[in-house]
Amino acid sequence: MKTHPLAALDTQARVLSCPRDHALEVVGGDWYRVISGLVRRCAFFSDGRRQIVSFMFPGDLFGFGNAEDGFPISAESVVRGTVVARYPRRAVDRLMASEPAAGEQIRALAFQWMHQTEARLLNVGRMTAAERVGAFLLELAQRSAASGTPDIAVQMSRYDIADYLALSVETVSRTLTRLQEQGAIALPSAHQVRIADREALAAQL
Amino acid sequence: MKTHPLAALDTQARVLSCPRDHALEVVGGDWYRVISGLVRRCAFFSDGRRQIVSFMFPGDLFGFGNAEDGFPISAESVVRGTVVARYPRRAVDRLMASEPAAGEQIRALAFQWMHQTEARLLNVGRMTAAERVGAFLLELAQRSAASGTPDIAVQMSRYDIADYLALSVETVSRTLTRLQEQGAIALPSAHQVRIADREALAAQL
DNA sequence: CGCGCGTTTGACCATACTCAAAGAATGTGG
DNA sequence: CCACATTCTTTGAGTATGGTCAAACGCGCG
Repeated sequence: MKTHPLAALDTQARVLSCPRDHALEVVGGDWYRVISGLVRRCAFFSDGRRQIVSFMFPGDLFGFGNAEDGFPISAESVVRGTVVARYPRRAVDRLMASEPAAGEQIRALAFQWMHQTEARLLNVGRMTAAERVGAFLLELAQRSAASGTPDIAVQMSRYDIADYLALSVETVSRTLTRLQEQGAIALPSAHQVRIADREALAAQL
Repeated sequence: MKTHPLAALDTQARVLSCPRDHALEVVGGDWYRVISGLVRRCAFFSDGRRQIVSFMFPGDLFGFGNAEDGFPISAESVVRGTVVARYPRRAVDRLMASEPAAGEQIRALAFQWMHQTEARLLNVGRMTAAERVGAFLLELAQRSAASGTPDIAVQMSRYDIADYLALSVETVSRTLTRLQEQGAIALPSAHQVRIADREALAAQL
């Protein structure tokens, strides 16, 4: 397992273990790292509309200067057994001051992260429902890669997917069904997807 | 005028002066600062769909690690007389190494920037046309603040606005007209907006 | 001054949303 | 361990918001 930029601080990290659908208290400035499970970062409108800004998978780092201005983005565990390590701001600051390489790594991460977020603007803004779902599945496949099975474990609910892609639950469900009918994917169960025809899925962008 | 984080490097900056609708060559790693005019950063689909990721106003810094992976985001001048300073990567790296304060400032900028981008996900994903246009005008008002007039100079075209908000040009135009009819704004000319009823505009989120 | 592009408006259409309900799965308590 | 309840998922029917196509208008630029 590759070491992460904050590995040196693991002894100072506080580990949080969460049940399902549990809001993490995100302290501004502190850094977080998903150890296992799945975390969603989301924003809410007063009227209930929700937008999931990102899913954080094991190994992912987040907490880059949270939400002073603008409106808050909360972090919530998606599945039970989600474990998150919290790195105190001071320790991170000290590390970055003393270890330029770590600062560099984190900076690189932030840039990569930024780019991903900007790419999501395209998804949400300019893609059709089928394209969004397709791109989402490919993203899932890539991030949850490795494990020998060609089946992707879709841990989050249809509601989560909908709020991630800025669609309605019904549209997500219908779109998955249609992709299956077209032979692009197979759905052994509601929470497992097998990509049958990668080309068909990628027939976008 | 407040000094910016890269002020110390101004002597090493290369200044680019651009006509209207001119693509800047963005060198990965280098940093850019808008001196005057207006810059749009955008991504294109192969079929012509365009998404403007951000508008950069005078004083704004951009270029945080551009687009190695994923697809490219280009930067283009919007109005003639746009002037941009380019700071070579090496110089910035050296500055950040020698001046921790500068690094800190840039980091803070990046975080702020990130948050703005994430907020845009909401706009584009979960808001109605009227809400998007309203939020856009308020954003414009805030960024182009100061100048005594209550009239906002809308420098970009309706097409740019449309691709920024992920709407069609027609919808942008119609929405502006309707906001005017409702008395929320006044449109002295196509490129000037006066916010008549801030509350009405902000009646969202 | 005139041409071209940007803007506005209208009519029609399509995609995705809403409302509704049935069926499946997951978790709970007896 | 099973029965029940709740939540999640799927499907259908109708609707609405915003997109597309088309055309007129007006401003700005050459």
